[in-house]
Amino acid sequence: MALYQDQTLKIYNSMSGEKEVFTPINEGNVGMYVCGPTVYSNVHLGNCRTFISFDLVFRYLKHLGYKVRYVRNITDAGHLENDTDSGEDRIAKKARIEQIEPMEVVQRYTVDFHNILQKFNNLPPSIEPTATGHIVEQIEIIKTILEKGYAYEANGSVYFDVLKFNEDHSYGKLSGRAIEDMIANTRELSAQSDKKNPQDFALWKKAEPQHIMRWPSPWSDGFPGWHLECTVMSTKYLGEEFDIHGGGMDLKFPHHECEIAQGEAATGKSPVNYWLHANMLTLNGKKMAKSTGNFILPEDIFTGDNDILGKSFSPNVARFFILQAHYRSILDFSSEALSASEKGFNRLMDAYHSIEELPVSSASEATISAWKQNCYDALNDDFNSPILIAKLFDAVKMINSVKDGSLKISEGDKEELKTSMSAFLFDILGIMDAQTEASLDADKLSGAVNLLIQLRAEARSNKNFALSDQIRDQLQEIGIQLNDGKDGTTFSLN
RNA sequence: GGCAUCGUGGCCGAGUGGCUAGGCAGAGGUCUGCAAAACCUUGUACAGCGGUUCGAAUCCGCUCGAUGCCUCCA
Repeated sequence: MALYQDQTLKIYNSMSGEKEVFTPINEGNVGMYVCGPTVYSNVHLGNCRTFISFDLVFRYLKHLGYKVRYVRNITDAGHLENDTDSGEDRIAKKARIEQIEPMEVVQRYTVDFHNILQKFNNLPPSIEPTATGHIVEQIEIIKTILEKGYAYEANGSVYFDVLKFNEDHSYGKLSGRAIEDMIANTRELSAQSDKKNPQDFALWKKAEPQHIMRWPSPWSDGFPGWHLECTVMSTKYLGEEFDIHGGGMDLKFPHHECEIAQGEAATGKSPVNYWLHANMLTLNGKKMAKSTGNFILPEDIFTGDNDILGKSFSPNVARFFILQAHYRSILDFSSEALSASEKGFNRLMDAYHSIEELPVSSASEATISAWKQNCYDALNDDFNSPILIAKLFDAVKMINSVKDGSLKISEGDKEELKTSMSAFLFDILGIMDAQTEASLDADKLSGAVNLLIQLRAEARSNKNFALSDQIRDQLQEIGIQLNDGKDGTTFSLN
């Protein structure tokens, strides 16, 4: 796909709080890292929103012609239940409760994660590293941080010394926190803690005897701290300094703050140029979260088996719904909102599929190139998918105007419209064209339905409306909508 | 309590100093045996109170309300 000249992509950088012109470190190449899931349970729709948001980023950067290396990790160790010393590894806890191997937990939910994201038509990342696959690198970086004096060992565990780091760096610059405020607002350390200060975070934790997930290290048999894996895996595959780091808004502090601190402590360089944060998906006005039970699973949306929605919705519709809000805004999930998206989505797709049959004229009154520019302007303005979708509905209006003869379009413009719509819908927004996918069975189906349409037409001409209405209504009940028009009857699937 | 973000019409949701966002719902119309679907047209808005400005929903201040983070969370 051609790289559009005179287009400037602007990205909102959480670090500066401003939209900045995007300039990659290596021209034509982009390195992007996104924090992936901790695979201890099924991903819920809120998790998916983040990954769909960054899928849009990935897709658009590629569309612009960049060679993108997209790294997204799988957290399969090191993620503690909480930050106290009794905190248990999430994977290990799940394994204990279900009496299975930790790797079984990891395997099960990694598969589920891939499965769900594939249904949403997310592109797979270029590299998907796991924390357990990078224990050696994590140990190495801990050594480096210790050597530089920004960490200390205590009872077999290693902690990052936040106060020491803050003497010549700035801890809290991403989230806008001052270390003094943090100190003033944290409770006292419990007596048995090994930390010097409550702000310090674990780089390595010594494993208790009953802990099953453990690796040898110079300090103890134990496991790496959660924040460390992202530092190691991002810099290993993207370099000590890379372009984009994404993740959910809730990871901004402390997780991303700690990543910055670890990177700067180890290399002296700030690892990330553009920090992107996707906002939360809420349900009943509250953040979707596993821990509170306030969530909905994608599978329950697709099957309709849930208490929140009155019916099922396709992955396409759910994805479209998510993209109708900007990734930095909070989005509230509800049955009404999803239904509204579904209707709009169907209208959009119907219009797209009717482009092929549009009559062409020698002259063109349609302003396709200006419209197309508007679409790119939206995407270039911090990946503004809702504006893009609004512009796509402008195209729907154009298509319908051509259809009813009030607007003329040339062969060339029609082609450009079709190509552009296809690029925006399928390549960039990542919608799946369900119509072409189902084409095999569609032939048989349309043959059968057309037979019924014919029988109904005969009944109508005989004024046997009882029969004609019965055919129409019963087809509608099973999801086949008959559309009576001037030139006969067509049908569409609901 | 601290830090951050936000408060837009019946609902969802963009925008951001002067120019229609968009979708859904509602209303009117075209079409139809009646409908449905489709298509066309269309209204109500920027939490409150002050301030800056020729002009503010948009900037500033205050008030009220909500959410996120400050323990794990996309």
